[in-house]
Amino acid sequence: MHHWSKLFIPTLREAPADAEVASHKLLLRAGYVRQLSAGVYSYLFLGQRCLNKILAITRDEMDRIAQEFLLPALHPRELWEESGRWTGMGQNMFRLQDRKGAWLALGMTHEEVMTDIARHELRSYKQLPQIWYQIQTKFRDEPRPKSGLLRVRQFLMKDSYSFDLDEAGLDASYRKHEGTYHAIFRRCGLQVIAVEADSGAMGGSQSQEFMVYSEAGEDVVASCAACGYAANLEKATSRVGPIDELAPTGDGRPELIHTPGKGAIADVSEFLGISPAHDIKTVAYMALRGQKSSRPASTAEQSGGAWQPVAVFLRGDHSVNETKLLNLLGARELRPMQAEELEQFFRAPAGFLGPIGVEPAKTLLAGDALNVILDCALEDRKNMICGANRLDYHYRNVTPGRDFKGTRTADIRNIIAGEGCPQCGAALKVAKAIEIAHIFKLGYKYTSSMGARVLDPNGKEVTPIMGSYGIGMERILTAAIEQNNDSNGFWMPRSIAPFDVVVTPTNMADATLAATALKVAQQLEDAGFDVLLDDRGERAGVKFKDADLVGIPYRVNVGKKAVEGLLELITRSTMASQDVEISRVAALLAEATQPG
RNA sequence: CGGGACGUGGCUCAGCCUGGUAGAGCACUCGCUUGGGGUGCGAGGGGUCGGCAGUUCAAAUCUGCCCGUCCCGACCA
Repeated sequence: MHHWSKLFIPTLREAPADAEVASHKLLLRAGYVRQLSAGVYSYLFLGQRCLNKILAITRDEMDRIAQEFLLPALHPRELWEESGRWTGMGQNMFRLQDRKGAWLALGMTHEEVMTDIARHELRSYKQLPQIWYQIQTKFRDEPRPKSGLLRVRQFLMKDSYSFDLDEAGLDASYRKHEGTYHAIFRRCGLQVIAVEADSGAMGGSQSQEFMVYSEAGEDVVASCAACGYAANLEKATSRVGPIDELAPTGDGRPELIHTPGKGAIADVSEFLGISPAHDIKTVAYMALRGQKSSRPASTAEQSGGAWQPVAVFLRGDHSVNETKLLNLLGARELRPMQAEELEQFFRAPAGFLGPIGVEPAKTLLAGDALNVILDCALEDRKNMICGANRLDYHYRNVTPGRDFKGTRTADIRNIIAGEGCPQCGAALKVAKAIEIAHIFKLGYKYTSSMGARVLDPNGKEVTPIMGSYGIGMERILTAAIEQNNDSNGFWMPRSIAPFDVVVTPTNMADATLAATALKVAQQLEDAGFDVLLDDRGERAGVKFKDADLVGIPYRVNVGKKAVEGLLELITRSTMASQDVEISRVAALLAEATQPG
């Protein structure tokens, strides 16, 4: 049993002005955390207690499929050079030098270290499969830490790594993690959806993210209620409905029309009385060749002429999905074309760009020619409007395929809510979400580049195949608060709450009440609950406000009615209150906290 | 990194425009009071006004540079 009067629980009446999202404000107000600097937080008593419960659940589930390790946070540069990520991770990696001048990195993920162990120790297929995990601090020099604990520069990750002999083995390890992750999040009381994801800087083939819907989230998820399809917007595809095409004019061939000052899609559509879906949007980029990563281009590369011109044409009401585009191009980075570049490749100003007359490159990023990418939603369309590459002019009667061609046609647009599910055609929903975990089928990227080899049953040397799997521990906490809060505070699921119940005597000056409260708290503790006794000499109102704030799911008031042997049991999520006999409170609480 | 905002006791903020040496509420300490939704009264402690430089007789206030934090964009658990 913990006595509030002896604890350090610095609750705040007002949230610091820096805090914007609910979980950030409430974590500060409830005394869970304090900020040290941008994206770096200290966990105080309640925060650490809560995190410990999350860690315990995670360990309990992970131990069923994997073995716990603890790897260093300090990594030698050479290790990261072997995988190519010393430069590949760029600015996001914290680097430092030791007294001899040797470079070290603070670990932002542990594929390299795990693979180093694997290559030194694994010799035979008989040792496979292996799944190794750890719960450890990761360091990432984020360009923009934000939203309290949602995006930070130092955080706890449960990361695991699987080594298998073949793809079937990797499938099994991947599926084990999928199941275990669902179990962890269920036990943490989170509503989680698994979605198809882009692999990003990790590399590899298949990957899934585990998302919690929240307006505070930084990701966008497309999902289908009918068939269960769900994907990150970066990856989501859709079926677009048919469009009523415009009637051709004249001989049906492209025809110049004067559109003075009408550069923006909205202006053109209004001017011509058409829908933006009849217009062709032009988006012009310069793309930097190379593997996609979090690395911003260095000045040398920017001036070194490695940038290639890319023109994207898509429906006027669609937007470019830059992740899809980068993956298609095999490029690392995109930036918008500048006015001089537009002039060079289109001989026209922004607002009046179009596909007619441009000479597309034969193959992607092969030479200096313009790479023309057509979005697949332009296929089978006709009589569209597009910029004429001439100030104040557009074309009408434009039919893709007939009037212009691209280097490549591909899906490079963001889907829009309401479009058809790619699997079943039902209307897709689009909503923001917090990514709390990500699992990857890495393939051979690290085992191959770092030289891990085992002998297979035929005595032949083979490269083991790898998967990696991460959970952001603080994000479980943050997501739980985002899912369960009101203006007075928040309530954690019992499994991860710092305490199950707070016992609140309304007046400590009343010796009978104080004694009763102590007795009740002891009773609850004996029944197996994590009990916080609010024995502070504060007024009842103060204690109630604090109790509502700090995330404890149940409260037992010991007040006036205690002389009649009655207590109040308050459920924080609903604020429902019921009178309970002292002797029955433990049993009732046990009933209330039954899972399911 | 690009764009925007802010930086004044622990917290929320006023004062800055129009320079004259710092103020409120909450919190904290003490006393009394009160005792079921942040009690009331009184007395107190606590601030090199983010830093440096400049202008000026005089700078929280004006100017420049720097640092820090937050928000919007490009990245990730």
